[in-house]
Amino acid sequence: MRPTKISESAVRRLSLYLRVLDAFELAGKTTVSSGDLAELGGMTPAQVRKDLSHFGSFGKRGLGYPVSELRERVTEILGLGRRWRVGLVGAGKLGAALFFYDGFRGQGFDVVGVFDNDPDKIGQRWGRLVVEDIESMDRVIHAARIEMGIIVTPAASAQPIADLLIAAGVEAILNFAPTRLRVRPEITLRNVNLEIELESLAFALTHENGV
Amino acid sequence: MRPTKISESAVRRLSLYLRVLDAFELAGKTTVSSGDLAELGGMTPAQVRKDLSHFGSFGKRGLGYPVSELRERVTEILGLGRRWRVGLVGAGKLGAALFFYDGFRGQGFDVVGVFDNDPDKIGQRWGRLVVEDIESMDRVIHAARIEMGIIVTPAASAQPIADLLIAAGVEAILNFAPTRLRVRPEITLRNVNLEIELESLAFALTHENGV
DNA sequence: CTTTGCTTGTGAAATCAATCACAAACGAAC
DNA sequence: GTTCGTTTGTGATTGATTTCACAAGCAAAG
Repeated sequence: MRPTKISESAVRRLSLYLRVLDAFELAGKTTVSSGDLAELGGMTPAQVRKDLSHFGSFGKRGLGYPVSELRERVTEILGLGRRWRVGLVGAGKLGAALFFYDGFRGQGFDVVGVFDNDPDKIGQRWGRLVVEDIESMDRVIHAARIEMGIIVTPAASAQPIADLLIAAGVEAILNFAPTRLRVRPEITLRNVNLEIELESLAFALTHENGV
Repeated sequence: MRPTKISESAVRRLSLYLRVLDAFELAGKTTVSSGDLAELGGMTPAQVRKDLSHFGSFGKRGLGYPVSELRERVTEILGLGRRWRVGLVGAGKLGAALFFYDGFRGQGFDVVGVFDNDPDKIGQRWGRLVVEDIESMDRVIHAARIEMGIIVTPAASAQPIADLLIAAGVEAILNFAPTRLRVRPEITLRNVNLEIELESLAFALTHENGV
């Protein structure tokens, strides 16, 4: 089955299904129903079925879905059947936190380049990598065949960094800088803005008791 | 004007408008049109107008919106007309990165408590705070009148931590642990899952060239 | 005071996403 | 091999969000 257009939120739910499937597999279950998946994933059974049906028909009526096979299929669908080579720009505290976080490696993402423009940081040894000068970014991105970029710099540098990444051939960027990046539409861009998350909490707390 | 129900995405756009308004104010502009706001915020003029119209009528036809007044109003709407007291649970690398990030203070969020259960971390001095034992969380949350919690712990501890936060009276939680938290519906919960963000990039790269 | 050029505010329309509801399919039991 | 209980896959429906399109309103110019 060939997906016409999958909504961003449906893709994110696929990631959740994967986590839940991991848990079921660990628990030794061999089949799950859409109801089981929905229960642990926090959505409705109908939504689970619709999401999965976009990519094919993986279940057996009356039985449910075979856990390990579905896990493999979802892994494949999400593009996690291979490893991804990631470059991290910004060797500050947040950059370090992401670099040393194990969860990425576990899901198939290898940070194979770290960049900064601060002379104090350049040359630092991070695990088995060395922090590179942003000047060398183009060269290193090609040499290490980096496919995705994570931007963890102050807002002001984010746009030029994004431009450099894209010029070097990177097609997907995860941006933590609190600024809106302008990129060509073919470039995949996701933003994580921590200030906005907190502000959304503030809004909710402020308006919860009847305006 | 009394908002009936504002969508989560509309609230997030309000945060963006605020950033754009800051930029315009800094640039000395006194009025902006919905088109100006849309241009820099990356949405359509109609959406800007509809979003703002949920909360009242702030503009003048033919002229646009008065920058500093609109900025004040949006600040007020988002609940940023006051400071918020935040507790941070998890004194690891990511916790430290968030703690030392200045952007929060700038937007009105003060981290006034840091907690961990690792004896090596407890007692560490962070800025003008000391990392507290999670055992003391209930006491400190009350003493410091903490209103929001940020969870930056491994997945396994996140649910019990959330329960403790809520038991202590916290009504809004920002969760960075890669696990789904179950909380009462009155509790406001936002999740930031970095693995999901990367997986969404992987999906996009995998499917961009016609399946 | 009237005209002109803009821009808001907002119902109506269109698009997009989630839910419903049910026929079809399967295994197990007998 | 028929019945029963269960669960999928999906067209139809409902609901939410975004976009459209235009009347109403304002300032400036003459």
